[in-house]
Amino acid sequence: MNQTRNIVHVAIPRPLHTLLSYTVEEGQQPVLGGRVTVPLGKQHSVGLVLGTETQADDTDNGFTLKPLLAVLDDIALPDPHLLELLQWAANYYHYPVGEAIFAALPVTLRKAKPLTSRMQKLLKSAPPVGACPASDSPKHGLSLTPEQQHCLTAIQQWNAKPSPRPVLLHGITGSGKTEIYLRLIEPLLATGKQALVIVPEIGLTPQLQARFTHFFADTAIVCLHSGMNDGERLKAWLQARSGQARIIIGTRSAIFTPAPQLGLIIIDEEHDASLKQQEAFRYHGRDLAIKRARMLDIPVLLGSATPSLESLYNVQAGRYHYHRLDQRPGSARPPALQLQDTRPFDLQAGLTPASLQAIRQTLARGEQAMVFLNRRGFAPALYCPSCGWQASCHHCSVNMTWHARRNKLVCHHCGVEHPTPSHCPNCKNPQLTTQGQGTERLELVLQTLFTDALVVRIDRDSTSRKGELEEKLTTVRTNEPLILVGTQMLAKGHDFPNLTLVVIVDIDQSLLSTDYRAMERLGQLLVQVAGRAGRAEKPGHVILQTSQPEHPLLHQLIGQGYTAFARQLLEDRKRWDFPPYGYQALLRASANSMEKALQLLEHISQRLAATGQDIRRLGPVPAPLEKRANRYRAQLLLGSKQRAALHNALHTLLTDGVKLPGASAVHWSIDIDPLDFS
DNA sequence: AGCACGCCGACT
DNA sequence: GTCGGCGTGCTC
Repeated sequence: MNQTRNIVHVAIPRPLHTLLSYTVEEGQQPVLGGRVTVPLGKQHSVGLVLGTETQADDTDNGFTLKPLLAVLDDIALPDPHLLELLQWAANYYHYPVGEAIFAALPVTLRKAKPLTSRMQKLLKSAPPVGACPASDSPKHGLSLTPEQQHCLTAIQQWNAKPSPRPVLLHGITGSGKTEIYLRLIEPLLATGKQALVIVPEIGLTPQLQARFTHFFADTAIVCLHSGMNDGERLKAWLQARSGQARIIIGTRSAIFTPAPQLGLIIIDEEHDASLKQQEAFRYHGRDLAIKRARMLDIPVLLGSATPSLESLYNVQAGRYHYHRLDQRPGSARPPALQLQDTRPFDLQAGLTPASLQAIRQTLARGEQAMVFLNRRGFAPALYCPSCGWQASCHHCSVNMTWHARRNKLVCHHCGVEHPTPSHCPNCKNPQLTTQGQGTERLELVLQTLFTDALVVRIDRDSTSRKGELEEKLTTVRTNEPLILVGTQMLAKGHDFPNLTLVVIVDIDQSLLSTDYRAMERLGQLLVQVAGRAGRAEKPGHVILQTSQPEHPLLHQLIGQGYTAFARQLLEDRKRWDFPPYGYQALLRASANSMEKALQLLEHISQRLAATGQDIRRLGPVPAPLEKRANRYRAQLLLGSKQRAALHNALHTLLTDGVKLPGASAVHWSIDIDPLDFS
């Protein structure tokens, strides 16, 4: 007589691309999406149940199944749709499924420990039924402009369709995209739904959170970002899972927050590269949001002042719906942009006489000026004028940056620091010289030139102390005339009403970059930085300094705006079958010698060629940053017109039993849809 | 990732 | 003779 047994398929947080199977013992009741403890070799491990099966007792699986050691949960931790998304993502990004899933759980839940009764309570607290009390009280938001109202209505009508396609909201800086977000969420809450809002940086979360808590005064809002401790994260996560939390705001990893009543996903600053994780599980928060929305059949909104080429292409192709916001509320006008040729002039801290004059006039009018330079430290190079020696990092193939205040040489890639040498280590010359501009030098020179003015520097170095950034921002918001010096940190989100001049310095290396995405990023950065100027009644003015004022793409950006600029870039991408017209995967390898790294990739390259898939292989070549933290880095770029061809070839590579020689000495990884080529 | 297995150099 | 180096391979 045939006996049957129950078995479960379990994802383990180890680099395995398959699930492992175990038998279910008498009395055990594992649930899909719940955790279990399993034997693994001679150890134990936590695992998550992804499948169940009943099979004949004498089924030959090719190995003897071991029994589950324990069942930890009686309820799925990720809700069923999230579980499906996680599995899809692990497969799409060719990342071990168990590692992907457990990375998405709060740290506390990654361990083989049952939930405490307190956690159970949070998890199983019934979500509020029907309308919340927050729903018929008058809202404290600004009233919408006619343009905003029109846009909102159009998006709502679109989203009311069955299976709506994603909406791209292209709204210039200061046009009030957040107002649209708030009002799209508002009607959802009355029906018991949840909304998920993804923002690129932690820096933006408190501001946005404040705006939301003010508007939705009586609604449970939770935040999820890297600045929180494990306990806070767990609590927010459980509240989202129970349905109690109605609005979830977070950075990219928040796309993996369970939300059983999810009704809308919003991706703010959808073009932002920080939405893509750049290590380990290299997923893109925006792309997963679109996938998640489609799985659930709910609307998804992408917002940006400078949409990614991918999203604009999807609009062209009819895959996304497109809306614009072109006006700033009130009388605020978009700033005037002006190119400033640096070549004919003697520069002071990288600034032209005209830029200095503009700063002087701005201060004289009682207004604020900002100088944007995307490089911290005093100078990016310290060298010996007599023998040509340069301070470079021993662990990375880059120059070290000299920091004046700390009087140290710092490597911006591996973080190593050295005391400033008193003389050239090569020829003993005591007169070492710096070259190039950093924000520290800029601050110093500006303070020397404008003795009466307040100079405020905002970058990673000047805001490392807790609360220091907020302090500085408060100073700027007093609106007294001052000069603001800063990096990327200033590019987005912040609103400075009395800031009327922005000077952008030292963009030339982006114009010369070999990275095909560099120009897109530069355009986005310029528009975003320019958007800081002239937000209230006072018109803004932006000076863009460059040694290539005749650069056609810069002219297009300034003369015809971001959309025309993006269209031109898309043309170029099309010619080369680059994304979004083709698909890419980047294989990276690192080892203690360049040869080993290149060799492994060469081997992989041949194996991929042997799959017979239509794939273009570029490399392997040493990475632009050849050596980093003592490891030599190489890369192999794969491209194809067919996403499936790439996917199949990589799948074959990972599942074939054939071994990669020397693989143990080489770290290697797959980056699907790569953004970063360094 | 851990962890065990296995095959070659310097120690009691 | 064995202790231990880390290259290689497996985990139901």
